Amino acid sequence: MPELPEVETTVRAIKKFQNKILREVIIHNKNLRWEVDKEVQLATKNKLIKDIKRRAKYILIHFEDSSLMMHLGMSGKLRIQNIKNNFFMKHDHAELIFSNEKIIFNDPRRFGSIHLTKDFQEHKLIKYLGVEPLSRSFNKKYLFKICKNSSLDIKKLIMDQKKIVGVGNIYASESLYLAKINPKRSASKISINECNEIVKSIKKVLKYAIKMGGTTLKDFYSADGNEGYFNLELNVYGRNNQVCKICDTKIKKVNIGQRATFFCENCQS
DNA sequence: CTGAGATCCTGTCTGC
DNA sequence: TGCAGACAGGATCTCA
Repeated sequence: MPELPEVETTVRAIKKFQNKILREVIIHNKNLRWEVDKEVQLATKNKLIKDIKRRAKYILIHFEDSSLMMHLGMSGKLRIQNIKNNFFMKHDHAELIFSNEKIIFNDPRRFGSIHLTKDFQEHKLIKYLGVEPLSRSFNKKYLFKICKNSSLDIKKLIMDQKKIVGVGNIYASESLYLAKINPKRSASKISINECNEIVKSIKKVLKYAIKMGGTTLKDFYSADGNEGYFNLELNVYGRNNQVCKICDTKIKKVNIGQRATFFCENCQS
């Protein structure tokens, strides 16, 4: 579910717990994508949170000597709730308890995960991740280099977390629409100038989505329940058979790697 | 090494 | 209404 902007929005919403003491973590259901690390409950008891950050689609809560890693998978989300409020939802799998509030990890499909690691940078799920799309390392030169050496089509390439992180199925379609590149194009045949357009588009789409606080899609709401978090309008994703906002051609839906892909045949070549 | 396809799981929507 | 089947924002694993 959540792509980079939704994870970033979530991280910003829980940032206020930085420099606070995490009283304890309660695990209601350890059977997530992977079984929740056994050390989680003991190792996080009464620990000071030094920092809260995002890396790719992972939420990182750093303590002095370890880090709690959370991934939201397809349907995961966090919500903040007052400690006195005993409201419990189906699929609430974990709770991070603070003095007045708690952060609740809810995930119907359980594709998300929770880990505890001494050294997050060496964690096998973090270590081999690609560049952050909003960093300077993600530029036309870098994209052109990985395109040249790939036999993937461009949409699959920009969703490959080992190459570029954070771009998921929605923003891949949205970015390529903005860049006017057909998602089925072979990455090896993308020019340096087209790489430049793709890089600029990905950055623009992600930044705008963060600014708007995530997508309009129904499963996502921000951790702090802010009403302003539902405003992003998508240009192609989910708009098959509706007209292109630029040229009035009907938006097409195709499958690329078993994932729904939306594009305008006329604008994107 | 690369890449295609199956797979984990629950909820919701569509069409008969 | 009921029910089967398709589909959903991710990403790892297996196998060719």
